[in-house]
Amino acid sequence: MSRAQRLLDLIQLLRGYRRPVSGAMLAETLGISLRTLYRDIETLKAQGAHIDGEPGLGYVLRPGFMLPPLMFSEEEIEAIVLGSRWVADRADPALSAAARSALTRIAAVLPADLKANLDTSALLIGPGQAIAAGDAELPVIRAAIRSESKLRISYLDGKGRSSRRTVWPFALGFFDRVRIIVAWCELREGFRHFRTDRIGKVQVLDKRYPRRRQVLLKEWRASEGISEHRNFGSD
Amino acid sequence: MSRAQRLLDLIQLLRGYRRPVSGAMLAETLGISLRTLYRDIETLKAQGAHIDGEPGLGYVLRPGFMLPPLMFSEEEIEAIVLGSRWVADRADPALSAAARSALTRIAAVLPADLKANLDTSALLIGPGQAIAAGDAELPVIRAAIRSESKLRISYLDGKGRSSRRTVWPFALGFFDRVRIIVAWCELREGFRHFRTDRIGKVQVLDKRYPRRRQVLLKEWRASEGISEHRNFGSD
DNA sequence: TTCACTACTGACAGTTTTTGGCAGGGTCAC
DNA sequence: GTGACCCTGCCAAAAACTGTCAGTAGTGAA
Repeated sequence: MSRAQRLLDLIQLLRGYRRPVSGAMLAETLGISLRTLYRDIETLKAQGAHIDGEPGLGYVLRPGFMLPPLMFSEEEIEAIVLGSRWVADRADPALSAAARSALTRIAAVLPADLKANLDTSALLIGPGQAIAAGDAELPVIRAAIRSESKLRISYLDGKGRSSRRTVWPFALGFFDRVRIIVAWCELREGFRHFRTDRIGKVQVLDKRYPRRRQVLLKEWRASEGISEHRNFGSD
Repeated sequence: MSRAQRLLDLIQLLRGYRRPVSGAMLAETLGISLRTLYRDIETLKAQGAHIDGEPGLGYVLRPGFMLPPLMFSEEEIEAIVLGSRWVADRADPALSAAARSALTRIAAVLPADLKANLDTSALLIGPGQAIAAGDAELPVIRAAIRSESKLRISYLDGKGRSSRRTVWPFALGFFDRVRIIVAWCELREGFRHFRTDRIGKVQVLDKRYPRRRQVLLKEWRASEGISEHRNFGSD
């Protein structure tokens, strides 16, 4: 196995653990000596991987993905740049910052002429209508979805009725003017959609919901009759 | 210098030429033997680079970018995926296909668990309003922008007046419901915006316009009073 | 404090990979 | 044919990588 491949394997291996893993364990799994493992870790760090090593504990990889060398066609890069710009312009501040940071990261490794080209890329995102409020809590909600945590929300529905519910959020829909949380509602015992601008308080409960996010998503799609995996009906 | 770095350099070097370059020339520039160069080319091809080698001519790289190993945070990947999905849903068929292909390319190199995660990503794009027509010509227009070619178009303006013009297209704006070509108009001797759904026939002229796309873009921004580099006013 | 466990670094010899040179084969244009 | 180039196999030299060993230093628990 080539060294480059082994470095990727090491990253993926680290990704699998939440707790710190000792170098000795990693070395054995990869079939290499401890000394070589240290050298590999050093190389990965130099390549930008966020690996923290603490004496007495082990190694942890900060959440993220490592992509190997990748070739994109001109159109593919244009698509990615345009899409990231849309996110940078239209998503909530946290995700918008992530999109800009991703673009910066890509620009950093391109030669100067390409970078200039990217900065003045011909594909632009128009301003569009203002997004309804409710953005402040989005990072919290995304985190809850990732960790499959229950949420306690107060909600004002379309007819002006207020309620407090515990929900299992598993998806976030981006429309032109609103964002919608897709969740299982404990109160109604069914799938419900919540416009973020109609949500009052959000409280992340310290409890995981009892089902997998992927499964909920699949069932919800079936219940909505959604064939394409990208779209969904409005609330 | 590491081999991996040299492979990237080779790609960038190839990118710089439009005409075929001989292997001997590349080898000398990189400071390696011809034999090694052939091996490097072989490796790059195996990694997915589109390098065409023709006996008697030399090597040419089909337009595209090679990204080195890159580390993205969880939010950055989410931003890229969401953005690419927006493009896949909302852009014209050609760009949409490119976005899907880019996502597939990324998914292909991720471990199985991550790929599943990406397939069922929590961030979705809502369907939104239908895009006004005029998409068929977009790939042609994008190509004209890239190559800085003049376009001959027939246009129906907002007041129903028809005209035929020669324009220098340098940007494409994506709004929620329409797309807009930003161009210098030879007829009006000024910057003009053209909704793609109001364009009749499009003909790419075999003539480059006499100024750089980047410069036109900069001047247009100044004339519109646009500070941010992502937004622009409606037509 | 000591102990066990861990991250790290340097040196050096053995192993593996990479490299360059050589010989030869193929294609294309003239 | 000739010249210019791409491409492959082979092998020895060069370079990079690897494992072993020795040692430093930080952490948390007993």
